Amino acid sequence: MLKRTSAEEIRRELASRIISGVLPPGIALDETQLAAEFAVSRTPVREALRLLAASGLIDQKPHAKALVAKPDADVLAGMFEVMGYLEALCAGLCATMMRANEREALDALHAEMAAIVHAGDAARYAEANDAFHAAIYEGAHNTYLNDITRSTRQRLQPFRRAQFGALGRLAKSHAEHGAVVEAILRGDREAAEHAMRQHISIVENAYQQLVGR
Amino acid sequence: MLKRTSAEEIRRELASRIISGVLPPGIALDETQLAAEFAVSRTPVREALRLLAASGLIDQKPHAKALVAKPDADVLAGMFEVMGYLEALCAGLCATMMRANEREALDALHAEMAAIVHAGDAARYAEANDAFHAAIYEGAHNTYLNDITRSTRQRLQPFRRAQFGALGRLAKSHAEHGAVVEAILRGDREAAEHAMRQHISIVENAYQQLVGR
DNA sequence: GATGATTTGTACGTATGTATA
DNA sequence: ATATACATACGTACAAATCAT
Repeated sequence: MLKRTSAEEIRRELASRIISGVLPPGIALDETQLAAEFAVSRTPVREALRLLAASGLIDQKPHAKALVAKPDADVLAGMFEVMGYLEALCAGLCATMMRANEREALDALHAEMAAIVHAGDAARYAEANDAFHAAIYEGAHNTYLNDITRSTRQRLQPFRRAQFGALGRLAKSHAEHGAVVEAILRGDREAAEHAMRQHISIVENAYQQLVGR
Repeated sequence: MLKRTSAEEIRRELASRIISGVLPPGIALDETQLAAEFAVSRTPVREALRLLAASGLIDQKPHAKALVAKPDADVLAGMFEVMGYLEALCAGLCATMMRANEREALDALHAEMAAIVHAGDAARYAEANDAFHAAIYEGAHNTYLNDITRSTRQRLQPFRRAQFGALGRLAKSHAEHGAVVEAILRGDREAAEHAMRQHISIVENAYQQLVGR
């Protein structure tokens, strides 16, 4: 999927800014301004915006500025719920589909994360956490499921910031991961699903508490 | 989400052609040609193609013609599998989330479909079938789940043609729907999930048999 | 393998619709 | 409420890359 077009580069950059929170939900995106910033014409910017709109990261109305997506509270809740199901499905499939080397890698990653928790390094944990979940998406061995789960996670990212900010979240998260890993290694699909579902629910609740709307 | 731009109109039209099979998987889409056909410049056509690419209906590579998506057999199998899970999830949620009037409407629709089966009208059944599944997506009361399930169904549509062609498929499909409806009306989430999962699996198998690759 | 024809990618100008004073 | 300013939607022109020959 390597696209050496400026439209694609711009799409990546804007997506990254939205996901990272540099461009917060609700903010307007000005084509002319972006064109100037990226030193290109408005054409590739427009195409990048169209892609972002299709992937749900921004909202577009005809003849109006594009806005970084800002889903209603209920839509957001629904997205978190779906994300829980999707991740649980991935974890469940891992229990039956993962190859031996994938299981070992997951176990090793989980062990590494224990050290990070002990060091209390929230930033590194967040990074490793992404890798952990990515490994589980991969382990399900279903390309499409991988795609939509990652996409959902991406779209929710702007609303999940600071999830490891609160003290104790790191250790809790790691413990929950432990239950998932153990079930997967045991080949227990139901348990893996359940453990992951619990894990994601808790993350959601952490969000609800944080933003409180 | 009403967009009165020509790009959006073109997107709709092309999506419709792809879903209906007028534009079969693997076929190339020429921007200039499409622009001439729709009597517009290439600009809105290009934007329409970008949207279709983002939604997965076409594949785009830089400097190459866009191709109507033609997933590998294993990717396709994965998509059908995911579709089964998504529909099952919707059905399960319907069992607990549907309002009384929604339950009545679903039951009524199912009854209407019995008559269509009796008449052996495959075309009308296909139409009613879409409405049936749409009602279940709606009944889950989760906007995002509704979106991704419809999107998945859409993307699979080109590979599901003639699913009601074989004699006896109509009656079988209707019977399977019956199990779903009964479980939903009873408020039995697990049973609704299971029944829908079975239903979708069978559709998938019908495909596998048909195309055989 | 080089070259010409064709197609996509980008720039820019004009028109149309939206929003704010 | 009307008008003015401004951003987007579309058309046209050119540049760059691909693929046939």
